[in-house]
Amino acid sequence: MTTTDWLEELRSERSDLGRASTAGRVADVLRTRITEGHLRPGTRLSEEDIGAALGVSRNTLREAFRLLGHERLLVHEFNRGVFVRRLTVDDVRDLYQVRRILECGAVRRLAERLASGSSPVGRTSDLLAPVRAAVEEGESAAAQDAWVAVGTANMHFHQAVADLAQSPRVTEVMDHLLAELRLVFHVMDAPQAFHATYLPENRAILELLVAGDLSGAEAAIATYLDAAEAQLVEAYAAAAARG
Amino acid sequence: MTTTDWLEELRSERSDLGRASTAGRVADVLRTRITEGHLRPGTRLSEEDIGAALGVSRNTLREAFRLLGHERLLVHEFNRGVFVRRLTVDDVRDLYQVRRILECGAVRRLAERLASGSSPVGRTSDLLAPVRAAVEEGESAAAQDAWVAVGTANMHFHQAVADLAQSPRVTEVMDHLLAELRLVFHVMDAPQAFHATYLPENRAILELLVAGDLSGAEAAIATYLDAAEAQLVEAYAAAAARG
DNA sequence: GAGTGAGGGATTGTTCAACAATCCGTCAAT
DNA sequence: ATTGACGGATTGTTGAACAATCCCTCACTC
Repeated sequence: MTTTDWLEELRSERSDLGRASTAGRVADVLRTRITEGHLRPGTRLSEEDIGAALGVSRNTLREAFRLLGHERLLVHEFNRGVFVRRLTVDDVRDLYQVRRILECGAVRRLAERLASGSSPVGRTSDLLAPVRAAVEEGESAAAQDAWVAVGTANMHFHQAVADLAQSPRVTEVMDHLLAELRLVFHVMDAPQAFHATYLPENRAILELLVAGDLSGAEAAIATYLDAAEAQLVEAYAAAAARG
Repeated sequence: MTTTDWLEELRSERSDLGRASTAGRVADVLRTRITEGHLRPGTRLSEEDIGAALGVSRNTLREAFRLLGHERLLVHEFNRGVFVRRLTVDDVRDLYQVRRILECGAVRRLAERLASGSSPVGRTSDLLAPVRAAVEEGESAAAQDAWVAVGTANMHFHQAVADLAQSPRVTEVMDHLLAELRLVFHVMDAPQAFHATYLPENRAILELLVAGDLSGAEAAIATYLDAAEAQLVEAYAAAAARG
């Protein structure tokens, strides 16, 4: 029974469930379990079982499900229940399509703001600080063979690039996109190696940004995303073929 | 009592509330009321009153609130209730920032696809059909002085432009953005005239797209959005100053 | 009179139990 | 093999209940 398997583990997480909104905390627990791959795509989340395991009522649990449904981590099928989202190859392509628009668009908007001479918030170096931090975070993680950390650092890098748009809504959409992508990374044989491949590219993009070559950076991001998409689509199709 | 005022009107909508998910239908009713301006920003939505008016339980109503919260039409303040969202000037600026990225990005992506010779879905004329339809919809509505219809046609135009990215996620994000913007349009003295101003611009953008001048179209959209943003921000600030 | 703090009513947060509606697998009949 | 009815299990929705929280009022102090 792999079902009761992670239900037992859930029960242990009842401890850090003592503040703020109950539904929100339940969503946090489930989100972590999903993005870390413990809850495989396609898994059905029973209201009764999970409610009992976490010690919350069905109504509250339903609110948590709605929360995660909005983040596209769960899909809600009427009268059937909620399931961990199973992404199709088309979904992967679409995710990268949106990333191209968002990440390249953010850099482009930054370029236009700099060109028009109105840099609303601080100097350029301040804007690029999070990008630099993410690059170095990834490199130092790789130096220590901390591959999981490399993966999260890579996420931080792209989030930081999107944040160059200085738009709360872009930030939020990007956040959800990356969470969705985590559902896909787990189908790869070695997701860590996948991320490590792109460390030099991140560095190169950063250098282009610092040098002020924003259109160059934009192009680099585009080719980066094309390559990553192709690699991911291939791996994903292979995994789908296996089972 | 302006409170019981529209509560009575709600009661009349109980009729077309007889299929699919109850929470979803409740959300539909409320969404319509919000985007059409009957529920002003800042209005508090009492669980008890609305639940009684629509004849649904508090739990179901809360699910509907959650749904509309995801669409940013409602804000949920813990232990205080849900309110019709009140947008700040910064929100308006951010909405247009995202629109610039999305709409211009969609056109740009289309250009890149055409350049690389791989037009995934049909011919260019098919892609542009919805854009043309929206332009003509607006023009004929204006000819009949159907100003409300002009507004919705304008929405359709920009939705169609965003759809050039052929990305379900871009479509959805754009959908939510436009719904949010409706919250702002109602603060203007004459929202219809506002939309009518831009009818020729829509036509011009369409012509550029058909002519294959995609970078020209992109630039036209950008200036369009800049102008609309400025006009809206000004009107919004004035309305905020009044009360 | 202004500020402060303790009620107290009203509203939301959460749970629980119950029933209706729906789905899904089973099994019999054709 | 297909169809269709049956029954168990799960979700959808409701109503009531209680705790937690907010907000307004009002007395009190300085």
